[in-house]
Amino acid sequence: MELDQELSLRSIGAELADRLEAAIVREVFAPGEKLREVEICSRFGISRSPLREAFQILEGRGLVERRPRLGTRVTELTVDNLDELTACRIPLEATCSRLLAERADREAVARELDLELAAMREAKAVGDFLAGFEANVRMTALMHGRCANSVLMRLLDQLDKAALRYRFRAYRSATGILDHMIEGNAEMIAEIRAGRGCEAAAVTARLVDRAWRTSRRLFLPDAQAVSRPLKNSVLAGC
Amino acid sequence: MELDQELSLRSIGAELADRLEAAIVREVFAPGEKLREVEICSRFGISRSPLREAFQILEGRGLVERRPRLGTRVTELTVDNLDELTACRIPLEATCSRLLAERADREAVARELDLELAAMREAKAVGDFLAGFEANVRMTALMHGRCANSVLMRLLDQLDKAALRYRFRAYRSATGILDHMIEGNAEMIAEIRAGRGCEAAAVTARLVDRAWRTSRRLFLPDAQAVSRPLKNSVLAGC
DNA sequence: ATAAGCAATATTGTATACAGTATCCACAAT
DNA sequence: ATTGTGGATACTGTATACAATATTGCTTAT
Repeated sequence: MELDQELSLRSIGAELADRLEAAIVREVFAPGEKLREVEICSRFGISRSPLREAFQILEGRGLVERRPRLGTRVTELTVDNLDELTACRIPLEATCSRLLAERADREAVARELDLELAAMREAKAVGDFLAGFEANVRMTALMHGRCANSVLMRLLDQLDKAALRYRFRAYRSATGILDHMIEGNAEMIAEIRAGRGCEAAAVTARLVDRAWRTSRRLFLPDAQAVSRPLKNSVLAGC
Repeated sequence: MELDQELSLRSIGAELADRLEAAIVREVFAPGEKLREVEICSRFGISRSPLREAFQILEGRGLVERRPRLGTRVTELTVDNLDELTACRIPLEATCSRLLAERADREAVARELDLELAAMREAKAVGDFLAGFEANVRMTALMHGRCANSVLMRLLDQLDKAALRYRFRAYRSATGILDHMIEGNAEMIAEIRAGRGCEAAAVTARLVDRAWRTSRRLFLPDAQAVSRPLKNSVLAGC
């Protein structure tokens, strides 16, 4: 065991899951690639028990698929999966925003969100789209952590891990994404600050929907039209 | 190993997770109870490896809590948790109904749902509330399986395992629940059959909301008022 | 008598050994 | 030549052994 610098705060399996997750998102492990246990064990200097625990955690996040006797593979990035993911994220992210807007201390939350929004604007000004992307990721995590609903937080965190892979592919090629994000997030924070729960939910739903359409266009270079109107569930509400 | 009658179709861990889940829902293992590994291993005649896999699956379903070095415990049933669960189930169950209503073969799905609805009516007629409860559970599972969104199906299955524990407590004491369920489900199936996605979503949201209020009243015998308006997210939509 | 500290025990986290099955390649038969 | 079958190999699923830590009870000191 070489990585005994951190002990007992979190299990090795949980730590390993995060490290593997980062590798999968950055496509160090390619989509569809088979993850052989002993190989990864020797690479990370651990045993198979915590690795299998990590695999199970990643399965819950939708990053790998484990089939009995057939081993563990990195899940493929497909348009269908992106669509399914988005159909779930829209109502849940909207619910998260609504809960934030209904908090008594929403002003404090809004101020925290403003900090990350400022980071996004800063990143846009200097043209560092990766920094803007990361600020956006931090803002999302912040929202989930402040929604005061542990079940919702768990679900959204799970979904975001998978959604992140698509966003990672999109962020570099689409220079206009950051502008849309800044604009939409500013609008969202304003509704949260004002305590208008339903409006915050609607704005958030539109935001996720717009990001989805952009990712989808980039993912499908032949500009296939968006057929299914995923947004109906919450966009029309309130 | 005594349970080798089923082999390689599913792992022992997955099978065990379902068995433990049933035990937890039926409160064979009481809420808050500590689940010691060796004790359960000897009881089920298996080893610790698949048991730990089962524990992790159950953790994902929110039925147990695992803390490093402190072991695994059955999660407590609390009003807060029920509220959080419901806040997530309302938008997701509504989305599920909307997807069903948008399916091309919605008529076939509606017919399948009708069968379970008939079983609920039958159970009500003979006064067998447990049978009605189980038909309701089957109908819910059927809806999730037919929504044509694997991500949504996974999320809803997870949430329903936890929600089932509260419903199990409620079903016997509340004789009126079944009537409400039959009425609401009939309305829901009608909207699905008609292909009205938004209306189906709204009806479903109301249905989950009503079941929640009933469970909450039973769970809190001192008739504490429902403060938070959880239903706003989708109920007002369309 | 009560509280604090230490030791013994029990339980979890990790590593490794063993068993069973899927995959792959070679050889043979049509 | 191609396809099917058989065996060898490699990998996963499971069991158990070992290590580390939390808990509990007892002893001692204030």
